[in-house]
Amino acid sequence: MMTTLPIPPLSTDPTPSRAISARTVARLAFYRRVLLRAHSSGRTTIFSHEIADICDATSAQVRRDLMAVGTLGHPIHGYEIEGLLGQLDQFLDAPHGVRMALVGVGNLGRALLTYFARGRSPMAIEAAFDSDPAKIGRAISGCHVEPVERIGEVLAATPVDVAVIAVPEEFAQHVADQLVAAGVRSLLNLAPTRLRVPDTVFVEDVDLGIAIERAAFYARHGDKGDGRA
Amino acid sequence: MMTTLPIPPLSTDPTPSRAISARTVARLAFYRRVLLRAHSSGRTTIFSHEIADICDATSAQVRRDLMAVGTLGHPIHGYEIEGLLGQLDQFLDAPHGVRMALVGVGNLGRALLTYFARGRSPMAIEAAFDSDPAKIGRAISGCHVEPVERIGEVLAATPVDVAVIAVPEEFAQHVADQLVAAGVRSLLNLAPTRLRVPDTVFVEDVDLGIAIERAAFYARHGDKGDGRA
DNA sequence: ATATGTGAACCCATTCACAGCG
DNA sequence: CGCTGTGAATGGGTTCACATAT
Repeated sequence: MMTTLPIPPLSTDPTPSRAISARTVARLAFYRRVLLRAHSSGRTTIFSHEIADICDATSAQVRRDLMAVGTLGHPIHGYEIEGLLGQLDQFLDAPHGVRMALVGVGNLGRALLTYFARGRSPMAIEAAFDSDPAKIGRAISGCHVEPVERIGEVLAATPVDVAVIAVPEEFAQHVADQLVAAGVRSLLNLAPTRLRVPDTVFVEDVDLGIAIERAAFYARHGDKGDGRA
Repeated sequence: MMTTLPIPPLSTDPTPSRAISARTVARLAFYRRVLLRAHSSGRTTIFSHEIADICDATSAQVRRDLMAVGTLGHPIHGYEIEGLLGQLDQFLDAPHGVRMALVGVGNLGRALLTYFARGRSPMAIEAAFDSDPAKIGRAISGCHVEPVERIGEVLAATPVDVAVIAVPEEFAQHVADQLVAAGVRSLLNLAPTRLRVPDTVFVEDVDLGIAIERAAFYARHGDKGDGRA
């Protein structure tokens, strides 16, 4: 009787065999930041409990998350920072880096253009769109602003991995439709509404209004059950 | 023999007896938006499955969440919108509305000032702070900008429920310390770092960089296991 | 001795499914 | 009958605890 595993999966499997939870991906991205900082301050190794302290997580959580990327910790020295950074880059990023588009160059959009100012990271905003004639044609934080009508055209020439929707609520769905038609497979939606998209497209919602309402609620009701706050 | 409940808790208990999860609070805040829209379009009642469709949740989820606010659904007509809005306001908001402070009037800060432009909602930014002399003294979106050094002074005069931290990473912890010292009990942190605060203070982190990294990850890895995306 | 990697236990959020009611 | 309200079951994420390695 065959009780052994049918086909032992290769450890170098390019596609992670199990689905990784959104929470784990978020924490891994944060660990990477912590490691980058430690690295640039001259450290070469780090322990899981050190990462945990900075991120306020537990060491078990950190080790569990790192299992997803294929781990290489050493019981004495902890993790070798440079190697782990390499693993995380490979796990989190597309091979060519992350190419982004931005729709809506209001205050929120400009904040993102500044944050991803071209040059430094492997993530860059390749195209920006707005409907305001006063903005179209200008370069903001080094990024040329195109009219929203040209989304399809521009993204056909320079495809992107992710598009950010930073337009007022009433235009968000229309913009999403155009982006999906242009072949974008992942959206970051900053408008305070939920988008209707085909289920082949990933949507990440960030809703600042709700974040504040939540903060206001817990200002009065204290703890939410966990140790935090 | 006394088998009845010792003291039947009043249904008008101002403090919800059980801790409400952060996810539930976020969804309730979103339901409120949906109800406001339905109300202003003339509807008077709504079914849980209608709310669910708009929010893409399930009807069971909606009903479960609504249990937290003390519910008043009717098996035939569904929920009476005006009444439910009243319940949600009472549950989510402080009696005096939500008073906010903003530290950091960059692009992100200005986006929030615009969003909460004074007048409309029961949530308003009462005070804004920045360290840039070019901004101090000016009024932006109707809000006067004070120097960050005056946080303690200003918040002593006009206390707030929530403070938003929208400053560069390297200043976030210092600003948080000042806000905590000024008596703020709840923070919305938009800086890409985790804050060290006493555990009597609630912190809500919104990290746009990580949100994009997550979107980029699922652009390549498709589904994350649930039906969505 | 101390830290990693991981099965197992635990806990909490969501979903199921059904009683109750108009 | 269809919808609400809710105990019970399910599922997934976190924590525990220990085998293992140095």
